[in-house]
Amino acid sequence: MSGHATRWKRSDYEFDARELAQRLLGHLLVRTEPGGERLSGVIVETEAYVGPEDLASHARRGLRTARNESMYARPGTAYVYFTYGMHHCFNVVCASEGAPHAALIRALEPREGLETMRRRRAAGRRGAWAPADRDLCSGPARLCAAMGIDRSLDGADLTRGVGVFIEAARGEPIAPRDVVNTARIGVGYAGAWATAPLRWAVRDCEHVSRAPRA
DNA sequence: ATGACGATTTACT
DNA sequence: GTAAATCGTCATA
Repeated sequence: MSGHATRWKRSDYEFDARELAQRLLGHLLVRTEPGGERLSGVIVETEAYVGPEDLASHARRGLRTARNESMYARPGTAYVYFTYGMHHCFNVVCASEGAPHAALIRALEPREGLETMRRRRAAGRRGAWAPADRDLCSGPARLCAAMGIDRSLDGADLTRGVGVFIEAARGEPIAPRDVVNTARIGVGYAGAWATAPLRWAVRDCEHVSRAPRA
């Protein structure tokens, strides 16, 4: 056990979503459950949702409801939403309180707890279906299923390190040349915002989600 | 009260 | 390649 693992503090989240989404790459998303093991993965793909003017955001036009209330909370808050009647997605709220900025975590390179992740990802499916390791966390809903993240964690304070948090990477940060910047995925309804380059992913990383065809 | 739809994933032809 | 799964949320009336 060499160095001491460092959990992100409040000030680490006080950046607009465009900046934070890039800063998150290479750091660790960690999940701990009472009496459970520690699960984690390196963040390799993110998207930024940059405020009320962003028509792809759940907070577009300043929309503020029980569902997305966490987007308006302090930086360092979790925003977890439920969609398509079956999937959860995890966001890191950032910028400043009252400003609905958030970074969506879209993919992880699994590091700890792979067996549990495999079991959870295969749960409830018929047949002997099993995901390849590269697909354990290669999508926003996949990673939530693998790590056991659901709406009970919506609004969680990431700086308290209870349940879910961000842990600083120990080695070198990811170099900008190793990051690709593209349009966000699945936001075709957002008009001009659908093509804004607000997605970042580690270049040539097999754990990154594969964009849908067509 | 009702209806359309989604920051997705998996199954199937 | 296309379709199904599946339900909370939001806009409209």
